Amino acid sequence: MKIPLYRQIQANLKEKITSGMYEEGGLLPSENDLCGEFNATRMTVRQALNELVREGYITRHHGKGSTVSASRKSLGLLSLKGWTEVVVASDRHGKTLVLEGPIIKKLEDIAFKPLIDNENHQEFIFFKRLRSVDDLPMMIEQTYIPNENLPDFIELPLIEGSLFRTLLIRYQIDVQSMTQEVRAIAADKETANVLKIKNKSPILHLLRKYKTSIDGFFLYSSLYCNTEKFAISSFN
Amino acid sequence: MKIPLYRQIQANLKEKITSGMYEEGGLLPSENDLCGEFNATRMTVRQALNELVREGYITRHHGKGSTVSASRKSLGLLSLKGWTEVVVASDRHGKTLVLEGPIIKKLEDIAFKPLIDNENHQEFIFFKRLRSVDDLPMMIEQTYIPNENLPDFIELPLIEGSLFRTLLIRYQIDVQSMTQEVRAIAADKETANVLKIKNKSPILHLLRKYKTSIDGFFLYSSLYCNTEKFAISSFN
DNA sequence: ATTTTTCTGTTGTCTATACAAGTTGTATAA
DNA sequence: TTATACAACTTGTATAGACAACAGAAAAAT
Repeated sequence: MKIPLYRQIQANLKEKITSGMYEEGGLLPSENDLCGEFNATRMTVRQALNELVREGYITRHHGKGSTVSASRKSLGLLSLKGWTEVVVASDRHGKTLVLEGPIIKKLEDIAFKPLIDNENHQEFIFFKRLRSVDDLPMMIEQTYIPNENLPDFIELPLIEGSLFRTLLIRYQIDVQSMTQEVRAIAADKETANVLKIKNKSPILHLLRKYKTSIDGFFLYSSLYCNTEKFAISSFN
Repeated sequence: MKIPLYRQIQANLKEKITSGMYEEGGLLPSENDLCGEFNATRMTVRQALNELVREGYITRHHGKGSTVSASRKSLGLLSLKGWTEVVVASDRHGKTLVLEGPIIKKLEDIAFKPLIDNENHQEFIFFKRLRSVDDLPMMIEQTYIPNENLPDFIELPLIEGSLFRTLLIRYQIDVQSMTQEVRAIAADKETANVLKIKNKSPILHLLRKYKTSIDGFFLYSSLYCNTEKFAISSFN
């Protein structure tokens, strides 16, 4: 199972960005420097950098260099970055409270069915988490991860509380892209209660399927977002 | 003002796709064929094709070729394609009713302000349109186009009712990317009335900024979507 | 001191080539 | 008939190099 060189470079740089080695707004090494570091040609390095642009980690500047993407006022949750990275990168104070899990269970949310093609997963690792910004409950996220080749996942804590970073560092699984469906719904009683909003308030419902560097290994998430104070932004 | 070769190829292929010359699900000419057609190398052709993938027009298949993207059940409105293309490509019956415009007016919607950087546009061409699927009102779109270098825009009708196709064919303006903010809101009386839903129903509100092939020329849209029956999907 | 020019380093575009790897159809062998 | 092998074609990955376009700093001219 050979991983292409540009994917390795991509994952390597992503790790350096999310770990803070390259700080927000700062310049990455030039393409030529990266060529030397990874023993690759410029086209290969550029392919890695272009992927990072697509994922929203960097922006490029003709004649200057590539900078680590600055935080956006509205949380960029339609893009690929995980919650932890977005909030840590912004000047806001984010918190995550685990409401349930991690436990092993079957996928019971029927809404996911159309997203799952012919994959025949049996068991999933399940999380239910509440994310807050500035102590305001912002969204509820329910995550399903196929319980395959993830030894000790439940036993060990997440690295820095970040699921994506844990998958990347501990299991070399790089989350690379995503598809999702977006709906506006009225919050039910329980959801409204957790998000501390009025019953039947309009909230966003996102159904997500994450593609990873492991063929056939996907993550699934169902998110309920309060967008009264923060919008969800995306770019394409 | 020189347009890069790969952008020309990109726009050319996009035109052939949206015009129906290459039909949905069908194969595009192979990369080598396109090299011959456009007098370019494979890397240049591939750059054009990769852009079309990013915009959602084609998908690529290792060992087979590139196919024109099939329609999705949920309307892919978070992606770049214009309404007309999405609905025409799907098996559903889409209609567009112009509620207001095109007229020339100033940009009065305050919500756009954060999206507009230092551009100093004076006048905008304004549209207000209602889009329906299967005779069900789906969304209201208000579009603002800077009134610069668009001779006869208001006088002439849209080509096949499509704004994007009109810009591409008549003015050689290619819409290439987009940023947007997404919120869930409660429909106000007027909006609910037009969309034929109950007052205060939860709907999606999208604020969009489209980037084009003309430097500094952007389009702005504000959309209100009823997502009861159709979800909005996106991929990344 | 200020403006202009030049230089250097950066990313953007493009050519030319090579081999790997996936898909499909065809010919061959069992 | 059914496998198997092969060939032809496709996209994926990668190398090596060239010049253009842009940004910023340094040097030169005013």
